[in-house]
Amino acid sequence: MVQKTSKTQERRRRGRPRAYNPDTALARAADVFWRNGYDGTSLDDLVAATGMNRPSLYAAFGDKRDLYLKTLVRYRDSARAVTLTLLADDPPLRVFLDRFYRAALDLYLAGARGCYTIGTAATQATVDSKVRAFLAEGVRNSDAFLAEQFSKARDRGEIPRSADPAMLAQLATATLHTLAVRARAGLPRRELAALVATAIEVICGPRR
Amino acid sequence: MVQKTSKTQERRRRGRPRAYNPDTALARAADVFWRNGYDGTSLDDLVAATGMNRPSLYAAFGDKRDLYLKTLVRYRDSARAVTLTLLADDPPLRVFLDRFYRAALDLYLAGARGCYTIGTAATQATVDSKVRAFLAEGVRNSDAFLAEQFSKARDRGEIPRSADPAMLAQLATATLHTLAVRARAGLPRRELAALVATAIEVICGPRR
DNA sequence: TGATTTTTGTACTATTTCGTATGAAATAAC
DNA sequence: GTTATTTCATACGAAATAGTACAAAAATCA
Repeated sequence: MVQKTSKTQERRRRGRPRAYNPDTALARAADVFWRNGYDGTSLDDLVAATGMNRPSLYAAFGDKRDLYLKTLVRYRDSARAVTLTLLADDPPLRVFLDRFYRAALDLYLAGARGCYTIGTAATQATVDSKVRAFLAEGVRNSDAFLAEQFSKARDRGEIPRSADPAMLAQLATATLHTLAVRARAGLPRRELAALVATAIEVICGPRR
Repeated sequence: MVQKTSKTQERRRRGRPRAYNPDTALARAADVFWRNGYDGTSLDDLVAATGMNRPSLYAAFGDKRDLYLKTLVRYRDSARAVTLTLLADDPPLRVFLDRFYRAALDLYLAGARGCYTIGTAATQATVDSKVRAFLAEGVRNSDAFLAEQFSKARDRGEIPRSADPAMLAQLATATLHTLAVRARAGLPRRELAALVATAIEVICGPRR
């Protein structure tokens, strides 16, 4: 039974059409938070960045905090999606890590903003338990995902059988964190790229 | 020629005496920034925390930004002083690193606030060039200081002759950065301590 | 064409925030 | 004791900020 009304082709809504695209608006809002931080961003800033008017912002995303939490989720999902594409051809561990950090640097160095989560959520984490939970989940998720990759690499003999995937993964996440901080400090890409190369060497052990 | 009026024994000022101690006031101000972030901290918060009244705050430290910059310097100097004491008995590299990270965890886990610089200055870095410069200097300083320790250890044969002190130092700083983030995410000390142990193992290489 | 629904745009209020003006209080110098 | 100096304490004003009320606008439905 083929139903013709697809889910992607949303049935046209009834009233006046929206003048904004919710996802791009969310992206623009994230841009502002990314640069100014949560408390450093005013609703006027968000209005200006999204092109939406104030009541529309509230109707679409709730208050400032709701909106911020939604940008965090969007960022996480986006980063996750990009990362998965890097695994499409099932590359060796070192190749994957090289791609992974290169992608991170591309993101972090655009405007020297570093990582969105580290740059903004880390500050809010002390005063907002939801943000803290999100940050914790993000770190744990990075650890777990990378641990999987190390585990697979160990099975393939790309790293020593004695290696502990979970612990190496934490160091790989640590590398991501220091890149986030250093990018925000304005350090040049050349330095960060060198750091990545060393980190891969040290974490994965001597090439075999 | 012995001058009796020592510099520590400040000559009594002329007018009404201060009701506050500048250094403890600075420490209290840092506490508030540490928890709420720069933009999340109001002057009323600072007044409440320091016990000073508003005009005294301005007279003593300048405006909010000046005050914040002064807390950053105080934090850096304090951290530096503590670190130097850890070197007093000229310990082996691994012993020093163990002490170093333990001290960091003690600081970061008090209230799960993480590192003051990473937690607050990283956010401000994008909008305040002085803060960004401070952050960059802090990272570079950590790298350089640790590189010295790795270099000394190499001379002593504690790590392989082939090791690159400068690069290993960056990984040691990376470990500090991830601790800062993870502490702020509320992760338990046990996990962070395990991470430290692994990091020391991996960075310093197998014990010889 | 007219009713209904949804979004837009402007304007508004209550609150918070920063920085300062002003006079009282406490000390040293004379 | 009087004067000069420095800090304290209250209070104030201008600007910014978050969130909302309300009517006009633009679409669908009947």
